[in-house]
Amino acid sequence: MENKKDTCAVQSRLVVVTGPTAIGKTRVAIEIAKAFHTEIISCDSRQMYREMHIGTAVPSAEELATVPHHFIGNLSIHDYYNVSMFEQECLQLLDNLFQTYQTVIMTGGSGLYIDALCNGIDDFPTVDTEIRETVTGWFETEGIEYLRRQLKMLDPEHYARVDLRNYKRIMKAIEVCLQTGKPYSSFLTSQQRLRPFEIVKIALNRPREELVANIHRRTDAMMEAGLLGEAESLYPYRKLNALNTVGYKELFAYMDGLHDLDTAVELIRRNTRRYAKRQLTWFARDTAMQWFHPDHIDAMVETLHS
RNA sequence: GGUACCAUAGCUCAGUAGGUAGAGCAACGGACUGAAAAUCCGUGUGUCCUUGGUUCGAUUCCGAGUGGUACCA
Repeated sequence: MENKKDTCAVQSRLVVVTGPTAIGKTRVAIEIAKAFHTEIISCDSRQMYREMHIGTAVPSAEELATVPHHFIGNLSIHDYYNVSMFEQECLQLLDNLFQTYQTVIMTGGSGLYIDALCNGIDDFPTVDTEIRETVTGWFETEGIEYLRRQLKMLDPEHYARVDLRNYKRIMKAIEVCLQTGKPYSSFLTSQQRLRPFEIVKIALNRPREELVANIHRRTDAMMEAGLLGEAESLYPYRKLNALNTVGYKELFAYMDGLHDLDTAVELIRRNTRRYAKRQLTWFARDTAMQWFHPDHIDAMVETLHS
């Protein structure tokens, strides 16, 4: 298999279509996939959960019928999942798809997932649930200062570099130290993995005003489509990580009586806007991105043909 | 129509005993190595309604205008 690829004149190619939420990735990806008669891999960390439809804006049944999609609704909110698992499963899937297609499309807005697939992510053992719960317990009962002291002892090198106000980063490092008995920083190589296929990255964007209008329109559409009902049915599981998601957490707060429904919707809009900004910041850093207006699909296809 | 009050950041407002102004929210910018739609950090963006006057100097004091709110007709 490897040899065949090496001698093959036309190399396999992955086309990544990304951009901020509500920019129109789904439509663009489908059009490009149709142009190349191929399939789509989703790299959206929330569309993977089959219990979450409306709030994650998964492609419609018609859209899914048009082009085969992967990694949509493939997980339950009760499953543990992480970027590394995505990287491995995705590489395996690509290996299969490239036997049929020269070009495969990947679309979604989870920047870390995209980077993990394109550049690789350092390998360290998965942390046992008990250790994760222990460290979480430390944070909840002892506070962040205690976590800092632990990290300083376990991995002074990482302590010097990590954002000491970001408890998640500190907890992750401590967990790995405890799991392996080695400093977290000893697993970090900063080395980019080479992939046996070409990668083309397309990022979608449009004037901020239009993006914001899209976000507001889509939020209203989600509410009309029954987002509140979906959130109500998931309320018992609101503590799960999968449900720490824009569109759901604000409605859970409404159900808890923290604010009224109009406020909840306004917060969904605001938090979606902020999420879109964080995505744009992430993608802007990637110099390999080729930026397009989502309406210029012909230009994208042309670029991919040349 | 009359009287009173108000006019300062995108919004709600504070303030300057006269020396060109600051809070909350919104907004904007950034970081990111297995929970990432997560998590964390940074930043006031302003004809102080307009226009005369007093003054070395007016967003601030006085007059007029415009707009708004309330009450009286």
